[in-house]
Amino acid sequence: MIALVDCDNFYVSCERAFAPRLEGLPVGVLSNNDGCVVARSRELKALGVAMGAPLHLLPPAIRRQAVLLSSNYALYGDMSRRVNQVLAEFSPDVEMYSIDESFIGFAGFDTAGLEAHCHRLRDTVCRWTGIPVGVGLAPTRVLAKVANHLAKQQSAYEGVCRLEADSAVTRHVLERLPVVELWGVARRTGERLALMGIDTAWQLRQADPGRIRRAFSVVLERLVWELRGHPAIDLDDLAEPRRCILVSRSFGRLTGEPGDLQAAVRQHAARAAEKLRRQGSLARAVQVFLRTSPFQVGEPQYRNSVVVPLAGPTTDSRDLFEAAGRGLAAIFRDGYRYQKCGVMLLDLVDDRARQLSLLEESRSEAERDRSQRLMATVDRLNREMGRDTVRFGLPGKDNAWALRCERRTSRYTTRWDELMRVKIG
DNA sequence: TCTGGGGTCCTAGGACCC
DNA sequence: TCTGGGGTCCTAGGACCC
Repeated sequence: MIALVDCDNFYVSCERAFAPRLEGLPVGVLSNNDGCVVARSRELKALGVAMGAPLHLLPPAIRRQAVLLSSNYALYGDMSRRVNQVLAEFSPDVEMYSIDESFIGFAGFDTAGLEAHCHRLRDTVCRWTGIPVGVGLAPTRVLAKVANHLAKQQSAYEGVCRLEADSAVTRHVLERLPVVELWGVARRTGERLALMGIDTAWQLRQADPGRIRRAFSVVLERLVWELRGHPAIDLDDLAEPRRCILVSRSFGRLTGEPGDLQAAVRQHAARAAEKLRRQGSLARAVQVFLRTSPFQVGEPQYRNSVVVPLAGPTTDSRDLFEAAGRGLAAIFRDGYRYQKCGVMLLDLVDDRARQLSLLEESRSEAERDRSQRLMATVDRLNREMGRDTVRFGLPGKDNAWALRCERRTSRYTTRWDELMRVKIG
């Protein structure tokens, strides 16, 4: 059996864990730039605020009533780690799927006692971290997702719902579940399934897997098997490094200044380089992209991207800056107001296992050594003394590209100074 | 004035080869 | 004038996830 543990309204729950006064109030957490609502408390959902609703389009009455906070990813990341530490007490097989969801394998456990085990798990997470979670228990990941949904929806389950592969309950549930609410089926696929007369999860389960594969893809075929109770989806091995690294941001306000674009691309390249070194990979290409705002109807629109190959696999921020800068110069056009740009590192190879061919090697041994020591020092200083302690000639704050986040709460769990500020204030 | 960010996987189709 | 067939590799873009 597999359990899916999913935190209730995770970002909101993190905020509440440190500010009990938020309990019972309509609370929302905003995306970067305070753009959209990306997490909602039960009370805010009840007010009719949709997931992803733009802040500036919310009715004034709701804006007055609700507590809307900027996102505080340092806090959420740390809380996520704590939740997973508790989960590890209940099974050696914990796969973190996203910041607020983890799958837990229970191979070898006594299946009769699993529900009680999951109730203890849920109580312990809540007691130790303050985060409420729901648990779905089933033979496959897709069914565990469905079970998790039920656990949260129907209070009778008290947060833990178990679904068997073949039972009257499972059939009853799947017959009433629109197919687009399944994990892995969204609008596009839903529309095409509807043309085949498949509207519910149960109808998809009954469909011929071969036919589904031919009409769609192996992805959807696997879903059919999972619905029938045959595991067909493996999660990525967590030890696997990322295959690409992306850093992108919207601008605080639209800008057509080449200097703004250059500074932002540099900043994103610097963050991407840190991520790259943290996971111990080297990049062989850099992609740069930019775009205007699709929401500005009537304004001229432009979007473009370019891939710049690197002379050899590298982790050196200076190489990445240089390539990103060339990429930007190639696609930048005057006369547009840009909304967003980003830098992606591609073609990553493992630092330890790399095989440098003579052709790929563009630096001498000594140069490479110096570069690695320099980058390690930069990363260490930034880690220990705070982000941006050491930068590569970047300008300061207050640019068009600086983020807006006016409503952020303190980083309680990772910044002593901010914790103190709360207590004194 | 203001509409998020970071990923993965898969497929179609082009280029190229024999 | 006729104008194959099959294979591989790569990339762009679609679809989806949280």
